[in-house]
Amino acid sequence: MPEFPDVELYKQRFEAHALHRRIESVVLRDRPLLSGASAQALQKALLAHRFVISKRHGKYLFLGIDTGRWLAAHFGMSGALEYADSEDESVQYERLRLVLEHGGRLSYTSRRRLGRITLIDDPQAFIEEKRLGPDALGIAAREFEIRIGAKRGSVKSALMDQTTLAGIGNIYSDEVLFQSGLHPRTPVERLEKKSLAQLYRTTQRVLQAAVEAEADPHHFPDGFLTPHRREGAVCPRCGGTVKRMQIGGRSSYFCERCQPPLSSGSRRPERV
DNA sequence: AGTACCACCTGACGGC
DNA sequence: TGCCGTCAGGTGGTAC
Repeated sequence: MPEFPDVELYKQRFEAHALHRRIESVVLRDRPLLSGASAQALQKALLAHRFVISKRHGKYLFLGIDTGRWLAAHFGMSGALEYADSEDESVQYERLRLVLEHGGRLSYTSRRRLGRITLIDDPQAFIEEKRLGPDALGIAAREFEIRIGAKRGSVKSALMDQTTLAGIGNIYSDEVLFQSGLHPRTPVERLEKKSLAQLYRTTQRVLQAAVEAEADPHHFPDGFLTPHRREGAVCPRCGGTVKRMQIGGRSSYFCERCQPPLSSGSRRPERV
């Protein structure tokens, strides 16, 4: 479930448990997971070394090694980074295991195997190479408004475009739009500056809340859509029905009453 | 610069 | 129980 709040959680757990501990073994259980490096190179880069720093940018996690190199991890649609004090228990869908000194293991898991791990020299260069936009939570209001405002097409696609803004995926774009009262198909060019400013504040609030809830929908604040993100579910705001619609090839969930389409004349979305 | 579709992968779930 | 279609929070490539 890795959008930005999930990856932020992996980072926090990594820092709490795995930082500065010597890596005593490297077990790669899924060779294709590794891109641009051999299993031997990975082994050599990590074995007997320590992670000394970590960074997150959008959905990417960068783990800095004491040699100055970095492990860059992307989690695809079904990956996670898990830590446990015990090193002997088996972990479902584990693809890479790092056993740490004093016991404990760090596991990169991936059910659908869509994620990738890479060895890199410089996260900033990697971010530029991938043409990732600024991190969705670090960005300033003005830059958000400029970048989103410059897009065309649906506001949902704009929020999800990683080159515009890094970190927001299908789930959180739906949540932001629900909290904003915007229909996901709303064309960006129909949003006034005021609506863009509001969209910025809502984006920050939603991401912040998700991180505080440890990316667990059960702990999201009341009135959030995510725990009710199923076709036919009851809208947590108005009691209406949650609808599903394909937008940009992705399933979008929204409440027709709380997020009405802009009528052809009006330029300002109105909350019901 | 958009959208639409395919590909990469594996698994969970509902219907019959 | 088994088979089948559909869906799933990702990115990247192609064609239009």
